[in-house]
Amino acid sequence: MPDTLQAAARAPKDRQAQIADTARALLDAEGPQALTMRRIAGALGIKAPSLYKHVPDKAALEALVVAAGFAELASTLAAAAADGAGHADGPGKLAAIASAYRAYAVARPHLYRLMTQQPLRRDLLPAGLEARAAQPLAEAAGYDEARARAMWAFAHGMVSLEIDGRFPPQADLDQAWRAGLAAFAPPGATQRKIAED
Amino acid sequence: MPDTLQAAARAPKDRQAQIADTARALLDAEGPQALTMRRIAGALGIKAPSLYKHVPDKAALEALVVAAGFAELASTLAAAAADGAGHADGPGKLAAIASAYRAYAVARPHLYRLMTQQPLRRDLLPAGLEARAAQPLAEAAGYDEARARAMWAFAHGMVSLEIDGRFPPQADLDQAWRAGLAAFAPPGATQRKIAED
DNA sequence: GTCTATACCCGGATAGAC
DNA sequence: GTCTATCCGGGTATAGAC
Repeated sequence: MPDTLQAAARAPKDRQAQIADTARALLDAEGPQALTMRRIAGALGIKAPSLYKHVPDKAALEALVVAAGFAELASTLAAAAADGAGHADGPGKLAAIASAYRAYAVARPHLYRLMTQQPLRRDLLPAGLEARAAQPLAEAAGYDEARARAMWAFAHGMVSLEIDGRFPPQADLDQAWRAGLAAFAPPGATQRKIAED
Repeated sequence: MPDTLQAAARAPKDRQAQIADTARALLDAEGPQALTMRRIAGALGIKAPSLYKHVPDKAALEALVVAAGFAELASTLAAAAADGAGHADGPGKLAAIASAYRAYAVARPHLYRLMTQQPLRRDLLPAGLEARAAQPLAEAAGYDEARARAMWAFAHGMVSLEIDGRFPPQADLDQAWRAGLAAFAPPGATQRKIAED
């Protein structure tokens, strides 16, 4: 996506956000090997040393990308939760969140890995952002922390194995998701629905 | 563990296995940054170019390490399954496998990542090894592939988030494991046990 | 806020002598 | 099967001019 890249490099935002957007576009398009100071600077039409006038070091630059990713994910999940609530209060909402989570990760595997496969630099993240991203799932888990963490692990595991190409080629991933979601669905939620009919 | 390293470098096996063992010890001790041809050769008391007389390239060397890891994991899980069967056929076996899986990964996080966070080079893996490692879980899932994949995803997600330091510091991981295992336990397995008493 | 020049580190891999 | 010498690539980051 050179269009995305050029758009990010041209946008008239403050320079830090512009740098983060460019880095993100580069990461999406070419993966982590492309996330170097030279490449990012090049995409912005400047030289690598100039970046250090706007960002202290590479870790800070990556933190900007990660933070933007979590903000985006939080919005996506919140929208999915609101949408899923309309259908069938119980399992519909959880399924909607799961589906949005998977879609987010699969569409940007490199960013997803950057966001999840290393210790979170919470000191470089806007306050409350992590909680905002976790909120929809926390609510779907009835604010049971252990349950929420188990559900998150399931989703993260499914997504990680998918984007890392670990499932056999012919594996039916939709079916695996359904099996997991059924296991985690509030006991009786589906059955009650059926019994009522 | 310099002892492990020296032992690996001295063992009188064929040279390929010796190289793989040394690489593995280096990986366990210092992480992936240490897994370079120069470092591995150095630990063996030779120079980097000499390695190419025994291994075609670095990818092949890594494949040897990964293969050894899966053989080890397969044995560990099989033993845990046999052990867990003794207690309470249903949930006891699954819990035993999960516990062994977690212990394996947490004890060697760098190796676990090397084994799971990249596409599996099945062409460089001994035939049947992947299936052997998956067998205990497949059986515990009643040979329901979707269910087995969901359970694997849960376990992989829990382990990945733990070794990547993503859970909040005060999170109770044992409780999260119990919540997940309870969700995946064959419906009625625990209840039946309780009802029988 | 950008540049050039550069320091300093690292990596995988090959050629050819012994 | 080991060595030395080397190629060729890459990375983060700083100094100092403009």
